[in-house]
Amino acid sequence: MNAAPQPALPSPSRRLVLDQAARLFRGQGYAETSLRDIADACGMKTASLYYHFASKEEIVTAVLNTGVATVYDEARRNVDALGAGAAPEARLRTAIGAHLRALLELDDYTGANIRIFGHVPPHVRAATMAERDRYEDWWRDLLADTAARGAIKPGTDLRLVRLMLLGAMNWSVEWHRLRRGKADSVAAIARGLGDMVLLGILDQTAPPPVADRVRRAAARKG
Amino acid sequence: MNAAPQPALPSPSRRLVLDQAARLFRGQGYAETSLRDIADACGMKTASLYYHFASKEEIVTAVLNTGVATVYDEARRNVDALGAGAAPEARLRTAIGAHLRALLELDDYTGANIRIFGHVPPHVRAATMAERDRYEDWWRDLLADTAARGAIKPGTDLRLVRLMLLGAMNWSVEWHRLRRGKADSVAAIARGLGDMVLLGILDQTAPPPVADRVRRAAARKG
DNA sequence: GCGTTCATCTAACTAATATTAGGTTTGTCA
DNA sequence: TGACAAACCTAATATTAGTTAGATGAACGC
Repeated sequence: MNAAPQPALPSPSRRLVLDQAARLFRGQGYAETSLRDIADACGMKTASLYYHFASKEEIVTAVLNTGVATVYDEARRNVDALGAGAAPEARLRTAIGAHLRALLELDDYTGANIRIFGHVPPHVRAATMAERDRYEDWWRDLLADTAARGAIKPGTDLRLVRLMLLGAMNWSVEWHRLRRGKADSVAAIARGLGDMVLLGILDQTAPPPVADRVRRAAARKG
Repeated sequence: MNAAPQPALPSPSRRLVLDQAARLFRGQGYAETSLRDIADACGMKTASLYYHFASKEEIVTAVLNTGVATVYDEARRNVDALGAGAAPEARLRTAIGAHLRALLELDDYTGANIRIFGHVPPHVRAATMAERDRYEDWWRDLLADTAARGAIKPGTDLRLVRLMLLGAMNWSVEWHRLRRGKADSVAAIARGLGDMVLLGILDQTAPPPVADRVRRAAARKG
């Protein structure tokens, strides 16, 4: 039986396999990516993968863990670099930028995680859930801290904000194609999303247009 | 060879198969759901499915098409019912509510579509793309109309707003479990998301907290 | 020079899957 | 009563996937 050693220090080949697996998982999904696909991308034969990994599940587990580690690290590092006294709005915008950067720019691991997490065998999902939860806890704390500083409207459901904000970002994996030239830069996306979530899109300074004023006047009368 | 007729009018069995397929696709994904799973859920044998459908791809195609038809219909009907002169904010909130309702409450077809669309064979995806694009065009028009009425802040990237808003909603399939009692009602989610996107979460009336004022003062000096 | 370990290979195996061929039951209608 | 079709069945097939066994060759210390 192949011993399949599990070196904590990644050999070049192991790293190559994970890189290619992450790229393929992100692009085509988990079940749709065969070990043959991964091996081909690495220039080797399917069976050779088993020298570095004990199973496909071990590969995907490593990819998923690296994926969340990447975002978590990117987000925490960038926000922490702002210093403790930074404005709440700046902290949130920085966190948004970091999450999107990890997801769309840095590598394929985070994108793969977001894309296939819900399509992976249950025990694999369970094994990688803890780290994912810790990252979400970090967001929970970030928002709670922002609220504690009085920067968020009272009565706001912070859990819903977190879920929706992360959802809006995570879904970008589905439509963002960096292949198309420089379509939209990640920084621009982050700014736009920040504007939307933090400030809202409605123009509350402008008077309601004519049609509405007419309608409201009618409503008052009848 | 089995002729596998394709009745436009769905027989009860055909309907049952699609219902169960939608439920399973939504819950476990496309590749992770075998024809055996579907047949078992319907109380029949795998081969019997071929009396109603020519292939697994035909089943998933039907599920995907029904899914987008469901949201599209729900969204358009509810918004149209508001009348042409309705306030832009009400139209957007209604659209958000309808999308979420189709996705999380009405049936499993829309949820299945959102969940597996990116994991389905390319030609199946291509075959169901047109209807999906039409629905997204409807949102594009809705937002453009809102902006044309002057209700949206000038300079807002409407494409980004559409992608992020739909993303936030679509991602809810990943976390919303209606199994857990009445965890959060869809109406509450819709209201919370509407508040966030339309009005923003930042409290722009309140003065910045002490820490920030101190920091800004320091920044002015040094 | 020689044995050992690393990294990969060829070849085979097993289980599962979508699909097909053809039979059986059941109800309807002439 | 008997033809017929609808709706399902049993049984078999082809393909593919993940996985395993064992061989090959290069690199390297002794």
